[in-house]
Amino acid sequence: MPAADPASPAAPATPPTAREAAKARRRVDLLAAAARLFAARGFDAVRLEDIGAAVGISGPAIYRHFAGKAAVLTAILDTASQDLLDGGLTAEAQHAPGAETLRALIGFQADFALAQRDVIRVQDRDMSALPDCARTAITRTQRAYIDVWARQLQVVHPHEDQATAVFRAQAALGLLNSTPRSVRRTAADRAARRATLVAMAWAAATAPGPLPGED
Amino acid sequence: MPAADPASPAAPATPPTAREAAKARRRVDLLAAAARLFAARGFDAVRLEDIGAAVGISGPAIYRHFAGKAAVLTAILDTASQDLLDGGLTAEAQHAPGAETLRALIGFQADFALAQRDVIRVQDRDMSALPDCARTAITRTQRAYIDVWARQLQVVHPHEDQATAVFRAQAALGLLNSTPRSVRRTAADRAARRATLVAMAWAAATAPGPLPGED
DNA sequence: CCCTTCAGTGAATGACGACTAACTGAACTG
DNA sequence: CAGTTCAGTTAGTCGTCATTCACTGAAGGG
Repeated sequence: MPAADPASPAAPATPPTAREAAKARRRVDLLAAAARLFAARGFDAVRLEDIGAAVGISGPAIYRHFAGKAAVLTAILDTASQDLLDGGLTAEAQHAPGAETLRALIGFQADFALAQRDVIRVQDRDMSALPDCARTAITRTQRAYIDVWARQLQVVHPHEDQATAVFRAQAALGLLNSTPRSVRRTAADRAARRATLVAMAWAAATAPGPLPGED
Repeated sequence: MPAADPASPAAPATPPTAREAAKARRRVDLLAAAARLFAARGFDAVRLEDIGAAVGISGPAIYRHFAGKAAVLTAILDTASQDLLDGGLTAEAQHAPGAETLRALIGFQADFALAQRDVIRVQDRDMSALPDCARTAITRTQRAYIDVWARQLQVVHPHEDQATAVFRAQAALGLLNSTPRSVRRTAADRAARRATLVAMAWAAATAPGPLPGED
């Protein structure tokens, strides 16, 4: 086996022993349960025991999978920020700069927000509970993702400066990320919601800058 | 004014003793300091002692002003949700239904979000730390505010149902409330940001529903 | 000036919850 | 099969707060 990469979810050559498979499954379950609980109650209000109970083990067993409570949060947000950045870079690579890529970004973020309500919630709620070093890294990744948006927004609004593009990006993401608060977990009409979200985000992202005589 | 309303910030007939004035000032300071700390670190991560220190008293002295830590949070969010609802109802009363009121709501929320970053942040982060009874009441008030938005959005989009209007309202508020994350506390260009925010929110709120053949 | 009220203080008290220790038994390995 | 590894378990330990107590001294009121 070449250079074992502990963070990489890529399947190693031979899916090894049953024990390892069980462990991987448990890890995934723990992260999902933790994300749900953190989203519902906030990081500090969730006990390790709660997370354990949610997957049928109890409390300190989590130390067999993570270095501590903070490490669970770190894993969740690390994955999320990386997935978002990857998606953003892919969108950028596969579409023409400007409107086309912007549309892809909006669709991607809408899908992510609808599929991963919990993670989105945790991401914009519990960043401050991360240990400093992890927070720095994750913030950097988030910033890189926002910069992808800002780049495309600057193509669409060539007269606006970069700070404004970043501001627009943040506002558009705020709109798209509002779903954790408004879409029921089991909503059957998710497709309709997605379409509305995309339409609104597109309108906001492409809205002309404020007209001088507007107010 | 008749019937002394303890929650009302209206000045009573005669601004009484110096001690009472000092107490009122301290209460305001405490709420502001608490809001700032809660916004920065989250309710659970802030110690009563931190809040006290921020206004120059220490720890348990806060019990002279509030029944406990939860009561501080309750006061902050009670005031905020009530102020928002009041502003919304006022906008509705002073403008023609539909586009005109919607524009007023957007302006009002933009101003609120820019002026009260901390409170906005606490509101969409720490609701779950409220005691149940307070949370119920505050949620109700927030819901009433959203309904004001939804009413106006239904005038603008007569073909959409109420659930969609509420969804749109939440998305627009998500956009406007993104400012705590993106506008520096001391930003000199706040006016420009406000204008961009209003333009984007207006575009999002009035964007036509998704076209069937769009995707 | 005497008595009451009350914001504040510093020292307990009590929970609660992350993390550690010692042990158990099943799954691997050779 | 003997020996090791390792997910899990239960019973501590240790810190960290919210909250309470007993006091203190200044302000208000007669």
